[in-house]
Amino acid sequence: MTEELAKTYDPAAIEDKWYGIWEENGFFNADFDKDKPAYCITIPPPNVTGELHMGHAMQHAIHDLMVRWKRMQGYETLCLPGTDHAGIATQMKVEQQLQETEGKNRYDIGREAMLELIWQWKGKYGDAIYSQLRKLGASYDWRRERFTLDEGYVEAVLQAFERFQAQGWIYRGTRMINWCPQCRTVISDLETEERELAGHLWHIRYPGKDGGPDVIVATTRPETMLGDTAVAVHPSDTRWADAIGQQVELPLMDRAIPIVADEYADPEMGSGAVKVTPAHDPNDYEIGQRHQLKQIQVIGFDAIMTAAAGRFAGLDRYACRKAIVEALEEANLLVKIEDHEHAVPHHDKCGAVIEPLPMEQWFMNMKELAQKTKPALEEKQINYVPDRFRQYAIDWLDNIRDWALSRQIWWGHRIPAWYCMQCSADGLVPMGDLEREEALRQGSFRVSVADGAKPFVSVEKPTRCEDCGGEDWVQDPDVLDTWFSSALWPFATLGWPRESADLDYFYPTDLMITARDILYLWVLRMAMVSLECREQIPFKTVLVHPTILTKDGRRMSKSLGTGLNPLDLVDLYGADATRYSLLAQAGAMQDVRFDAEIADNKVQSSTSAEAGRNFGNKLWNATRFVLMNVEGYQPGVCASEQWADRWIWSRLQATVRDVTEHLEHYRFSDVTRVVYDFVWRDYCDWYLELAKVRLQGGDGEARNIAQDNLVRVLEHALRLLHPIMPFITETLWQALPQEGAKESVMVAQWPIFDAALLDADAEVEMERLQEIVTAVRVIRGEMNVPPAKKIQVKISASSPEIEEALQQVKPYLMLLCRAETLEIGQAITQPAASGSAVTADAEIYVPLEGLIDLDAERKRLEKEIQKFTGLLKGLDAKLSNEKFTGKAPAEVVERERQRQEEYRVNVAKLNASLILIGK
RNA sequence: GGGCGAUUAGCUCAGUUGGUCAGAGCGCCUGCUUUACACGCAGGAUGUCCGCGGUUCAAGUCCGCGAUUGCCCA
Repeated sequence: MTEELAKTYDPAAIEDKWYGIWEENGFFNADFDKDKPAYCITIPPPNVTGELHMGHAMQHAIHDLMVRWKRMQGYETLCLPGTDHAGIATQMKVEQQLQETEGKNRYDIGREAMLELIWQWKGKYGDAIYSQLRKLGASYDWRRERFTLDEGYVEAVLQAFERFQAQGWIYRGTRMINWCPQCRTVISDLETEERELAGHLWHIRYPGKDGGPDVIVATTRPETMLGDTAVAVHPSDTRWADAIGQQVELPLMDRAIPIVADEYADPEMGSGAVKVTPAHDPNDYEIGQRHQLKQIQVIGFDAIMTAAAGRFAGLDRYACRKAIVEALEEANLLVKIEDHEHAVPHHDKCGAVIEPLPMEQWFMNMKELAQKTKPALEEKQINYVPDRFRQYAIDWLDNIRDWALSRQIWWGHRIPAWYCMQCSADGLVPMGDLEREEALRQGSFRVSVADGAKPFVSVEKPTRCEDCGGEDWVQDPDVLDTWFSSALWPFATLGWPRESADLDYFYPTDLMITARDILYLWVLRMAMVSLECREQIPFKTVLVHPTILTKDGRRMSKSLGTGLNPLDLVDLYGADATRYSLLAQAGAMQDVRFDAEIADNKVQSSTSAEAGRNFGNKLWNATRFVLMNVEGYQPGVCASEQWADRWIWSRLQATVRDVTEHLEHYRFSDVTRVVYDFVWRDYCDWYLELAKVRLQGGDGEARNIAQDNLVRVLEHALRLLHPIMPFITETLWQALPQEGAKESVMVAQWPIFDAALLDADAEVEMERLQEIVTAVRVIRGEMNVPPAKKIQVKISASSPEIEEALQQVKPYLMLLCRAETLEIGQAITQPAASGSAVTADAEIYVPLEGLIDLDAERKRLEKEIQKFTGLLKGLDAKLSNEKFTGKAPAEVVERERQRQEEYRVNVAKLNASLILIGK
């Protein structure tokens, strides 16, 4: 024994020690090695918006499990860590902070100062994230850590932009976009979230002009009426046939607008007429295009009514809504108000209500890439776990839309488009009341191709303008959607666009572990972009892990007070237990309710993590027991013909086989269960107890064999457990006496299944023993015999073979039953005052003169009889059914016959016992 | 509106290809200073496998309909 183990497992005392040692030894590092197969994961880079939450913890528990397992299997295993700049989200956080501390917004302090603040934030949270991952034991190659705004990464992003633009996919155009008035930027449709809101439907009368009919329109957003430029009716709607082409008076605005015929109008809805606001509604925008209607933008980029809103200019959009309703009521033009529930798009990041607006932006046409990607999914070059998500992906590709790429924020990759200050002058529009020069210098301007801006896409700043010979250029003020850069992640982190040995060796990566909510947003885009840039899929398998909910099924969120910092769990139960608990819950479910009790945004307790900690304690103490009993023992391979040893090796092999198979299929909850059962049930409950016979009473050789098997089986178990619980397994593995040099369990070999060691005979033998021991324990329990009290046991075997087998294990039976004497024979009769039980092979009697509670024993026997009679009744019916005996496979029928016979005998024996003790 | 999940013990969840599949952990009850472990040991109780139909010799498992609930898309 190298070191005394404490009596109780204390994670805090061991977990900090090993991580540094592993890292110093370079165990996390992966480099090209022509003699080894590669295994690579580039982790989904967490956002630097804040610390990691429970969902991340589960993701990384899985990452590290896979990576440690593959490493032990002999792969050159690279797990590449990194973080994502998360443009809008991070900028929003910093802007919130700025507002709180200084009462300023980003425009108040300007682009440069703002970026400086965000870099500070990034430093703080980037570090926090990495320290969380280390605490969890993540064995990642930190030398290769990447950030999406790293120098090399930026180069990859700009090159990709230039390339896609050259392909003709990226263009600048005007379309209806989703505008977030809070973040003051466009967002893509994937970043909007429909929320059902209780609202109203306002029915408004638009008086007819020149004797034409009045039109009643209904709207959920009355404030948009200020921008109405038409009223539409269905061309086949006979009610309105004559009105088409006439005009109505737009109330409050003194404007005449036409009645147009458009199929969008639904005759079934209300009056059949709809108001048309091309500048503020996607459908109306389409109508406007079809009828060449004017677009009048009445809501500004800050959600304040514009000058075009007449007397309502300057009001907030909701204040305006209220004012409009009041004004209409006053004018007696409000026909009715209905309660109306409807879906309203919100920005998924900040929660603001989206304002749809026609705007000029950078877009990317995804059709060609989608077509290129589809076969990779259909042919399962990319494998999804669970597979159903593959079909999700294919459906989305079929309906793919253009991607709004530009963002009017500052934190991100500035778009590599340049404008000649001379030629494009008219199209570069200063923001607010900034001087033109200053606006261009700061990047506070809007680009308008419509007004004459002419973009020139290039990674490098162009030198001379081909049109005018000018040499002054200004870069596009916008930055790219964060997902554009994230889409390059798996290969940009490995060195792209430069070719490298790493790319050849590690790419495509093996596994992408991700949450459900970014399957379109991110995972598919990675696939599309990789197929274009590398002509390779980016990863072979996409694993979708469960979403973690609170114990009452709500979404986890810090702001709701339901969020959870995984380090709280680590503090309470240790990293190993936290990992164990997360993996045990990572089944095929799409959601997991995490059982933690939360108060004041902190975890108070968690039964599942506690179970992990208890399991660690069990393992710890089993090892402690073994170490206490190997005094003077020299490691070496001692063959053993002993049935108990053959049994535990057989169980171990089955466990090796099952654990490996479950890992191969990403069935993590099964992995933890199988190994838990082996350690706790097989090794601790039975094998350790059996070993005590030889350790305490055996001769020198028997003792040595027992010691050797105890140590070697445990050592295998520690290796199997290592990817789940790295810290405790390393501690215990180092403490075990072993042959030869030992480096670390994390670079030890993964156990290889050896079918030759499976031993059905030994398992049968063990089951018989377990059955008898349990039967005796039940009798002791029911009769209230104190555990310390030694008893006498008599076993009547059903055959000479069974008797012989039982004689072989007699000392073990005696120990486990805590028997003073044990008589084994074939013709043993039941003593009068005794507890009794039957098993498949034997009858068991426990004489309990003076101790026996006849009533209790009678009750127990009757219950047993009832149980077997019930089972027998079912079997009798089944076996007398000719349909069953005729159609079921012979072996099934035979098995049922055997059970029938066994139960019959049991009932007879139990009845005999019952008669003996007197009914 | 369309698509995809889920529903099994008081709670959180396993349950591969239909045939010892009615299970685990926690909780509950009984008894224990069993010289590894009370973060433990030995026993015990607990089920309309959401409902209704169907296929089958046989259904928690396969099919249909419905209910409840969650997610995605529109």
